[in-house]
Amino acid sequence: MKIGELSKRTGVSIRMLRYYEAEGLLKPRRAASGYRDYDTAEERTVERIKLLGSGGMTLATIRQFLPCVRGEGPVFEPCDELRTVLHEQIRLADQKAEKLAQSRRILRHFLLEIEQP
Amino acid sequence: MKIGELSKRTGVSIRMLRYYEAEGLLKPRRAASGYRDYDTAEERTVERIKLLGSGGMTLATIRQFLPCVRGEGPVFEPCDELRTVLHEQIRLADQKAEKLAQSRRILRHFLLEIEQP
DNA sequence: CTTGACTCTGACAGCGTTGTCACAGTTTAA
DNA sequence: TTAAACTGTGACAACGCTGTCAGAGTCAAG
Repeated sequence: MKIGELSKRTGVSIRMLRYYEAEGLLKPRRAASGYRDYDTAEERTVERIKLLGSGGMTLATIRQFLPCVRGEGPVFEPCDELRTVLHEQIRLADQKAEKLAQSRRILRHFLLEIEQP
Repeated sequence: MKIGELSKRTGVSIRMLRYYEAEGLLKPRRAASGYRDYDTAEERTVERIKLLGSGGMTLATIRQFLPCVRGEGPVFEPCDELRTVLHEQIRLADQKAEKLAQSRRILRHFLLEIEQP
């Protein structure tokens, strides 16, 4: 699958697909022409990156647990470290969610304030 | 209160306090020396900006409902518009929370994957 | 073969936020 | 008075992401 098709399938711009690669998150095969050739595993990877990214995660961070993102199954070497990173990221996500909720509360507070004269 | 004290009280850097002002979110009085002079109302404003910002809101966005942030009570002119903006922002916050939860779910999924060989 | 659509690389710019630096003026305490 | 700590302004840089543009090569259909 060429980059244009992957872009349409995932909704991720061609620009960003190339950027993912530059950041080391994708390594598509290359055709003789030099064109990138993605397989379906890579499509799934892109979907995961998209979701993690929309949660406010940096590509550099995502790269930390790339084996998971790639779905390469159980990891040997960095498994412990990986677990630590994952726990930390979950903690950060919770923290972020709390901030968001707090922010939302303020907005609702404002709303009540101006809706009750 | 001078900028250094406000910074210590709120935990917002001096740099950012000046930035808030440059973006039109604060208008502290000036002493004869040119030094900024903040009152307690402005301190509360900073706290609110901090919370809204930590929820991922842009200063330009926050400026839209500045009367609320400043706590200037009921607003006349832009009240309807303000309500619309607030509703929209709450909707966006919910949307962001949903993405965050989705992202978190993926992280937990990874965690389970590598914890069960 | 020709044409239009696609892809390649590399560079530049912008967003909003944040730190830092330099240089000048002000306040405060010794 | 002098020195240290603070404040002022303005500029520069960097972060991570994203679009766009230019110039060259490739593919697919007429």
